[in-house]
Amino acid sequence: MIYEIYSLLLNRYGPQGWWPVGGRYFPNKYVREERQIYEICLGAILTQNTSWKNVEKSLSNIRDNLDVSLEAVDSLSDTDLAELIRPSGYFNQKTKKIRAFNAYFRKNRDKPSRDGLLGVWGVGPETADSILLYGYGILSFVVDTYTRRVGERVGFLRRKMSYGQVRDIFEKELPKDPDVYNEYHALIVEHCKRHCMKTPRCTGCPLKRVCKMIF
DNA sequence: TTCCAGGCAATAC
DNA sequence: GTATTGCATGGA
Repeated sequence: MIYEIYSLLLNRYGPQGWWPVGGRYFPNKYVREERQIYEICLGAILTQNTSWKNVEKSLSNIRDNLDVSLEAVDSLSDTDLAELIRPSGYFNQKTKKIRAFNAYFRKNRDKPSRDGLLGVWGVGPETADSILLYGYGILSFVVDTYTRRVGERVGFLRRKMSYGQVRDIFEKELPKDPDVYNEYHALIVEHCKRHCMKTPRCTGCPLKRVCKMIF
């Protein structure tokens, strides 16, 4: 079921080639320079409960004013950093989160771990998995609200499942291939923007055949 | 005007 | 331990 949904989404939408870097989609396998990794980390933090469009504005502000690097960002004052990331919302909180992440990245940029990332203030499971998968190509399935929404509507997830339970279900069913994890998460996001929004638009949905929802 | 968007930590019960 | 609340902007 999990893999069939992947095929249906891939057939409909095509390869997504995430993560978006430098304002366009950048195939993950080529994203290995530190500057790109760091930008992915910033994006992962900034997009918490926030639309990617707003995150893009913040990243553009940063790119327009400085080098996208740990050193350049850390040299900003809190008020300057907050001002640059204002468009992505929660800017005071996210300023603190970026500071905390920077301290971790400074020491672990070559060897991040899931547990290490989860110990950073402001980094939860989704942000950690996004950094590992999209920044470093480490096998780690990313679960977000979209993943749960699709899974619950189609019928293979239950609302009360923990993050780890959902993640385990996907990781158990899928080939152990970071490119597949990458595409799958990106396809779910695309699907939720086109059809499976909070109020679903089921007309023309590629998952209609397997979905338990009736509209 | 209200609702929503690629969460997370702090607080309340 | 689980449920609720605060954080904030911009576009539909």
